[in-house]
Amino acid sequence: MTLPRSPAEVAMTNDADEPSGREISSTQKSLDANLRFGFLIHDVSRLRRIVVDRALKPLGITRSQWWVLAFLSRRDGMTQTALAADLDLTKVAIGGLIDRMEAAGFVERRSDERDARARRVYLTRAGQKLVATIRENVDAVETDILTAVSDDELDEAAQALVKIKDRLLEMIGSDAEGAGEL
Amino acid sequence: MTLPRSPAEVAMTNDADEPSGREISSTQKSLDANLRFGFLIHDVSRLRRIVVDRALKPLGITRSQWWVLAFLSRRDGMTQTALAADLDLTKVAIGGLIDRMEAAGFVERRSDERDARARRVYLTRAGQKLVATIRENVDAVETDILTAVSDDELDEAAQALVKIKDRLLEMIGSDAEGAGEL
DNA sequence: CGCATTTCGTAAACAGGTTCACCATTGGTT
DNA sequence: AACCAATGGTGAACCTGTTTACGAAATGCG
Repeated sequence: MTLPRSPAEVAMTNDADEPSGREISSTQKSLDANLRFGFLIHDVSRLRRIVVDRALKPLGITRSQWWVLAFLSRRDGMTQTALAADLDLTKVAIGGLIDRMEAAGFVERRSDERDARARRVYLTRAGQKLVATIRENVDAVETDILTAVSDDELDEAAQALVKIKDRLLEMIGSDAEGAGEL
Repeated sequence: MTLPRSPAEVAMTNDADEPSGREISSTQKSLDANLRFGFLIHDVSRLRRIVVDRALKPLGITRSQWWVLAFLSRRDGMTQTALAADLDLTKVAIGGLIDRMEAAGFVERRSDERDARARRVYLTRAGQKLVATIRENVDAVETDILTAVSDDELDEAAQALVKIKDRLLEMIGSDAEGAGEL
């Protein structure tokens, strides 16, 4: 199984095993560690997605749809716009998602009586049942993944990640000023 | 800017419906912490993507295309199948990606002379120039992100992440045995 | 040699995202 | 009351990925 490498890392190790003639030499700085960390996060996130997806697949639902279900299970009857805000997706993306979930019978749209523009989304009986089932599966998988590290390790890593996350938010916020959109 | 919460976390606060007598408790380890860590990684990865994408956008290229460029800069003339394997994508996905990159003039396909099935992908002059430019930008951003943490913190976090990654690979490998597919 | 199998690439249909443009309703201001 | 900007949702066009199915060339083996 060939693991993916980060493009940055690849791009800086210019060790052509085929004499292609055209070399693109890079700045061989020592930001090796930085880059390694970047793609490590990328890998872990990606592998986590794969594992969770596989747990969800036999249940006939996708990860995105599971998120919607999870939010609805907490607060049934959200508007699509509210869902979009909470899930950090566009209204259009939510629209399509709800279309498919409604077709699959997990969810249903009902018009708001006080605001004719809004269409609220409710879990169907089938949707409610699904939430309970999925929750068990996902919890088991999430927990299984972390058997690899001790609580202390986890704590420390989490602290570092929070700092990085805050830095990222800083970077994003700095020039997206009232844009509202990420 | 409403940050997304993990569906697991959301779903777990079952403050709405049924008095389900069923407890999810999976291990001694705090479930809460597990889930928090899961979505923390998800968030960091997602925010990183956003930041990198934004750095790439003015250069007229997408993240996926940048990966292809990076791999080609290391080994020009790869076959599409080889690219697919290295990038962990399907051949079909690569095909479409190359279609668009070829149309944009960053890359060109040439038939292999010894194997009439294979079509090798080469960087054009424009593609080579782009690689150099992008590399600088991406390096700067990657480095900037990590100003948030010390080298020690980074090291420790990386160690934990590697353990988690290995566990994930273990989980994935265990039942994908002969499948070849991730 | 000749046939079966593998390998390389593509096509079609789908899920999931994006942006941009648009319509209908709501609601504040005048 | 009338108007107009803000809000909720959709449609169209695009990018990126998937699975499934297939054609064409290479290869292996009897």
